[in-house]
Amino acid sequence: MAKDVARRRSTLDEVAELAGVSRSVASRALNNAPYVSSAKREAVERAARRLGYVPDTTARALATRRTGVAALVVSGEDPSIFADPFFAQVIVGASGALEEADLHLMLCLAASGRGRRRVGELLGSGGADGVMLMALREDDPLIHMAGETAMPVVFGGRPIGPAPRWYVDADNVGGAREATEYLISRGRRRVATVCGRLDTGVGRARYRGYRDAMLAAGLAPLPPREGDFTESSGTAATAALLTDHPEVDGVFAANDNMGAGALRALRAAGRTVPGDVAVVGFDDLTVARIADPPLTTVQQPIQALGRKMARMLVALVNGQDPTPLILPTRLIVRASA
Amino acid sequence: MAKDVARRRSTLDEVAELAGVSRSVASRALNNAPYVSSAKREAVERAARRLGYVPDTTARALATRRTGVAALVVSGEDPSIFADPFFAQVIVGASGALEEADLHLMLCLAASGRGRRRVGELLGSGGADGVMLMALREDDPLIHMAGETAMPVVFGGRPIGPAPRWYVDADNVGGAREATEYLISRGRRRVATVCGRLDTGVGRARYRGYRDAMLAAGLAPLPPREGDFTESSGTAATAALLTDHPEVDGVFAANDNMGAGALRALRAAGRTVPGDVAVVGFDDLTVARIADPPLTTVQQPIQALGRKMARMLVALVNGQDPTPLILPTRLIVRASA
DNA sequence: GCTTCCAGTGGGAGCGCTCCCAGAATCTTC
DNA sequence: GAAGATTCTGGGAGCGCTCCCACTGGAAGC
Repeated sequence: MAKDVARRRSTLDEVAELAGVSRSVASRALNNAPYVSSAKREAVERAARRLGYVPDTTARALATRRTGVAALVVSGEDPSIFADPFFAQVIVGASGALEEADLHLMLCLAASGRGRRRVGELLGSGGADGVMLMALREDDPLIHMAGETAMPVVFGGRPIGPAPRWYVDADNVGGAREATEYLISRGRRRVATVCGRLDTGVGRARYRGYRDAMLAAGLAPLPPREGDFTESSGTAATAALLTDHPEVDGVFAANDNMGAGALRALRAAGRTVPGDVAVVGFDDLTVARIADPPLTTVQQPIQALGRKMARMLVALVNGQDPTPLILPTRLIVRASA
Repeated sequence: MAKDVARRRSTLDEVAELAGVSRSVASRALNNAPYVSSAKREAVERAARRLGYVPDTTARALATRRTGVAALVVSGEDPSIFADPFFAQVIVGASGALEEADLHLMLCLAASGRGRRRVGELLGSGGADGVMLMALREDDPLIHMAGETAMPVVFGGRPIGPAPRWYVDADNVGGAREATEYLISRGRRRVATVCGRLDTGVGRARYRGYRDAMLAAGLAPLPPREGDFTESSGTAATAALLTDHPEVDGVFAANDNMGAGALRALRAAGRTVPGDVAVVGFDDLTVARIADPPLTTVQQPIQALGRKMARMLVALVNGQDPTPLILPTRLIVRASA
């Protein structure tokens, strides 16, 4: 048998009976509500302790119409995008903020059609009090579903198209611009970008930042080389770049993984970094520090992103109307540029 | 206001009324239960579709005493241990398996006292159908709490002390032994280990594997240098090791992060890898591939670990009594040894 | 003394679902 | 064609909690 002693959990009624009060009084006592004499309050607390009483989450949720759960949905074609350490940081931030509000975190990796259907059900079934949505692709069906639901939804990163009502995003355009400007300020003139998928909000924003900076400096942007934010795609894109544009002397990679990939491709092609080609990444994840040479990169406050999303969601759940947030980025100069 | 149109969700009663049947029939129809005429079944389905009916998770949970939620608890002193990409892989695996069983994943990062208290409440409150627990430290209070609860608990990795009834673990002893044997087989004689914390099950198991292999080869194990599974701790431990035992010609690091740290320390000390010192890591995470030189390492099937844990928990929730599992590891030879 | 007030109390009606069960309708089977 | 088996049906009692509300009794105010 699975359980040896299926010790039945005690109920509020039992606590009330043991304390010699009504269920109402017991409920009030345990919820620190007013209108309970201190004698009875104490009796209830004692009884609850003796019985090891823990209120039933589900019953409470049904009565209050509050589940105490916030969902974080990470949507993508492929569950492996979740392996990006970026998400772990988001989760650490969100988890901390939710803990403060006494909410639990439900994590939905919506890769398959089935996963997405389940998120749809979640949205309709009241299984959570609200949702933080990180959907990358512009054609992600969840973006539309989020618009339909009555449940509060906070976006992590703006999708392409009209900005959602509530979101937290990093200043991707500004960060990418700063990275590119930095390359230019170091005398680089043939600066290329290994950008992220251009059907994602981030990918497009970071490409725009690159483009803006190039144009502002009177330089011709090179056509974007698209990767999918993985290291190997960065290697491939950079290798292709070097074939078509051997004169390149600077690369802005739209994230650190691809930056690390670029370093690999450059090394394979016999280029020195930063001698021949300077490289800047984006994110400031561990990989940037341990890359060889360490990667100059644009730091975005990832934990803060998660934290702010969670706080925004909490505000929404409490009936407030918070304003969207764009978090600043910051250039971290290391050896690669 | 947070919600413009708080479109009230429709209930089963409304569906039943629209379909012209009783609530019981509607319930049976929507749950594909028998004893519903096909005419009424169809009417109910039509009505549900028209109303956009989605069953209320909470109410169902209260009635069935099943929440449809499985919790993954990651316990540690410090939320940043969660940043280890190891956990992301576990989650990907677990999430997939839970999806098959139509369960949702609740993620609890229990670092603070408050976090642990909340896990305790979860365990007692019926907020989940079961728990997957990854607790590293031997004195972790959650290990004890897990023994108290009536809720099914599957351990990820065996804690120190008596093995829990249900767990999934990697063959840490065997993997560490193989790694060490490999170093010895390559002619290394002064092999040291940068081990993980010895108050953790993994740390101790991997140290034991190292020790067993050394003794079996008639070599004297060096005293363990303890790290905390982070790269910087690997660097520090290795640096100290080189001071006390400059003659070292092989290092088995208890995970890849510390292996990468060891590489850094060795480079800083002017040793070549694998020329002067050969290094082997454990886990086979990305960092092992991108390290310089790429790290020879013991691969453990991390996604499978998560998947098996989830499947085991599902079995428990369904009243079965699965048997504990130890997953095999495999040496991946790269340039560092 | 009489109202007025209010802290304190417990009864009871939900929240939206499942599931048991009694009874009606239909189908067997000799 | 009666007796029994079988399929359907809907009423109603929960699941364990919150919260509204009607009520008590003692203090306060005149």
